[in-house]
Parts: sequence; C-alpha cells; structure tokens
Amino acid sequence: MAVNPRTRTASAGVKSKVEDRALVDRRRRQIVNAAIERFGKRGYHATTISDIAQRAGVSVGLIYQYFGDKEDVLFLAILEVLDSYLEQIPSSAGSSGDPLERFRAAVHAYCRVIDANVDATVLAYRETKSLRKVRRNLIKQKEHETNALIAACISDCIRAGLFEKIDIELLTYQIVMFAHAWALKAWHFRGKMSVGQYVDRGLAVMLNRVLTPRGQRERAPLRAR
Amino acid sequence: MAVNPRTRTASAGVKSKVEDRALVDRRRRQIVNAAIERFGKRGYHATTISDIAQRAGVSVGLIYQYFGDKEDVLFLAILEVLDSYLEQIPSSAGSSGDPLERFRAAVHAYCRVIDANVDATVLAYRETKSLRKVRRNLIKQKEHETNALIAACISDCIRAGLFEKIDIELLTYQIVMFAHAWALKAWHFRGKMSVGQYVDRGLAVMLNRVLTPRGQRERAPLRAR
DNA sequence: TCCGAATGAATGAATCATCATTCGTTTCAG
DNA sequence: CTGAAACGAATGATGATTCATTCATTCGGA
Repeated sequence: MAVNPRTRTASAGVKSKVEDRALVDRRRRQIVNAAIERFGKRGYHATTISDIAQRAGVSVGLIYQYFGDKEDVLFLAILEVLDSYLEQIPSSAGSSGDPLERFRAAVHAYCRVIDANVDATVLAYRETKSLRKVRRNLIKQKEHETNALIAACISDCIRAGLFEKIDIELLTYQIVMFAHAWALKAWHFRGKMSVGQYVDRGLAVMLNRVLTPRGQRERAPLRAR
Repeated sequence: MAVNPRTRTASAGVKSKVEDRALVDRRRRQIVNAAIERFGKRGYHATTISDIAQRAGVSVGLIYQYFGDKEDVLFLAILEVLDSYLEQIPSSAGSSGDPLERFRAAVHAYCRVIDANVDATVLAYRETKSLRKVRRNLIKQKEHETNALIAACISDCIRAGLFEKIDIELLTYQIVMFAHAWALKAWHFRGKMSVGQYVDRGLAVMLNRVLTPRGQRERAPLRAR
C-alpha cells in the first residue's frame, strides 16, 4: 500500500519524446512554472497552450515534446504544488523536542508555503476535478500524506499530555482548512494582517476554550440531545 | 452602502428577450437548475450549452432568449446557491431565546444546506473566478452577508457570557470553512459519518479546550515570541 | 361567432472563432 | 554531416452564438 518514498514525484507517468533526463527535467520545470502562473491567473480552460509557451519563452511545438497533452501539464503543475507542501512542512517543523513547538512550527510552515503559492493553491482546488480519475486519486493521496504530517503532530501533543484527548481527525481537518483558507479567502485576509498574525490569531481560537464555564454547563444538555 | 434588502436577487442585470416576467422566472429557474446539475458534475467549461438545453428539455436557441451568454447562466446559477444559504440559515436558526441554541442551530442549518447542495457549493468555489469582476464582487458580497449571520450568533453568545471574548472574525471564518469543508472534502467525510455527527464532533473540537492546563502553561512563553 | 393577420416563443441547423494537436522544416551541437 | 531538439504554420474539432423558420397564441374587424 505504501507508495513511492518521497522522490519529488517527477514524471508520474507523463511521457516525453526527449530522452535526456536532465533536459527533460529542466524543460518541464520551465514549462510547468509558466503553466502554474497562467492557470492560476486565468484558470485551466481559459489559458491556451500558446499562452503557456509564450510565458515560458518556448514554442508551442516544444511543449508537445515534453508532455502528451494539456492535461499532463495541469497534472504536473498540481503535483508540483502539493509536493512543495510535503517538502516544506517537515523540514520547517524540524525535530525540536517539544511537541507543542513542533506543532506550532508545522502550522506556521504550512501557512507560509501556502502564502508563497496562493494562486497555485487555488489552482489545485479549482482544477483537480479536470483530471482523469487515476490522477485525481494520486492528488488525494498526496493531500492525505500532508494531513498525516499534521495529525502526527497533534497526536504527539496528546501523548505528551499537552492536548486533551480530542478528535484528532476533526482537528486535523480544522487545521488544514485553516491553512487553505489563507489562500481561498485571500481577498478577505490580505492586507488585514500578515500570515504570521493570521496563524497566531487562529491558533489562539483553535486551541483555547471558546465556551465559558457557564457556557459549558448550558451546553451539556444540548449535546445529550 | 447597504444593498438590496433581501429579494432573492432574481435577475441581477441579466437581460432577456422575453418580456413576460412570470415566464422569464419559470424558464430561468428551469434552465439554471439544469445548469447547476451539469456545471456541478462536469465543471463550467466542460459543459456545453447544448448539454444544458438537453438536461432542461429545451432547445439551444431558447437559452439565448433568456440569457445573454453562457456566463450569465453561470452567474445566476451561483447566485441561486448563495441565496439559498442566505434564506435557509436564518429561518432554521429561528429566534430561540437561548443564544447558544441559536448558534448551534445556525451551524447545523448551514451544514445541512451545504449537504443538500454539495455539487453546487463546489461549483461556487471552482467557478466564481470565471465571472467578470463586478459579478465576482456581488458574489463576495453575498458570502459576506452569510458570514455576518454567523458572526452575529457568536457575538450574541459572547454578550450573554456564554463564549469567552475571543476573536469573532477568526472564529466566524473557522465555522464557515468548517461548513464548506463538508462539501470540499466530501470524498473524505461522506460515508464516514452523517452531517449531524460531523457538526457535533466539529463543534466539540471548536468550542472546548484543546490545550490541557499544562499545555497552556507551556504555550505562554511560545506566544511571547 | 369566426377568420386572417400579427405578435412573440421556440426550434435547431449553419456560422464562425477558438484552440489543441500535428508535422514538415529549420537549427545546431557534436 | 547527422540526428536530436526546436519551431510555428496548417489542420481539424469543438462549441458558443446567430438567425431563418415554424408554431402557437391573441386580437380586431366583419
């Protein structure tokens, strides 16, 4: 069940007419970057291959030397984004002994990568559905791996007695959506605060108690229903 | 600054070649419903006018009697969805005296409408960017109104001493994203639990304390930077 | 009451523009 | 020189939009 152990997924089945591995990598990176920019700005369907070619400074034909079709480009573009999350988070969270600090660092890292790739993140949301099912599943898988990083931090905090024994799955999704919201609701948050502030304010809300003691008492009967 | 006081936004500037208001309403509803279904399933760009016509049981030409172009159809489709939220939430939250109960009811209502319109909700996320700026802004405005409903509930709970004086804006977005997540991550949650359970588990995580007393003590120095 | 305009809805084949993709030609490194 | 790499004009498909036509009414005058 375990899949490839973390090689920046590279080609993932996309075929190229050029042999030279190094050249393929270079060209693909060049083209995918242009594509991310264009897809992010205009959306997948609205951007043409020739847009991408122009942006990347190559000819239309060249793109077809390195990709089978337009969907391949989208696929590698989205993969690129998700891989960058999967790379950044663990490296930033590091291995500080304190689980609470690791958790905080992970959330900060997650939000910072997203901040650095707002358009690309939104792209992943908007266009994943345009991919064939196999590929969509691969993307889900990636996302799942990212979630697992966060879940592990939470679970460590619980084991260390720093978090209550809450619903790990739900809290994980809470955090993930919180991070994604920075991109999805950029129009609302941008300008109002920095990513750093956003994370700090968010964590304060998520980790501390919202209900007052009286609120708790009143809530008890509600839940029993 | 205040905009139209809640008339199910109806036409919002979309022009029709037919005069009869009642007929226009009927036909548009018919076409928009078909469109929501198709756009939701296949996405905006991938569905053709003729798809929609077929689904709605009318001719291609007819659609152009009631809409200026394809974008008009998308616009009214998204508007329809957001309006349904704006309608359902207050009517379900009712006016129960207890603010906590109203809050709970509002969140449940929000999630239930979304559950009833998963495809449509995802549609709004995916395709809002395909609209012209003016229209995109109108959509944002709608979303803002919905958020305000939730924010009001929260603020009532605080005033009643049931919630701590937390960051209203952030908690509101927390809740909103939580509700949207039910649609955006449907593939993950569906089958695992019902909407009702989802909301209850979610509220438990959001409202109660996550940090243990010891966690709080350790966290203090962290926040001080 | 009845009949031939006149109006406005509805149709769907034809038009027209826009791309994705191909492929014959050109470049250039070795 | 030779072959791989790059180019970009030409091709073909697709799909939004138009429009000439049909169909169903309403209406006014005899």
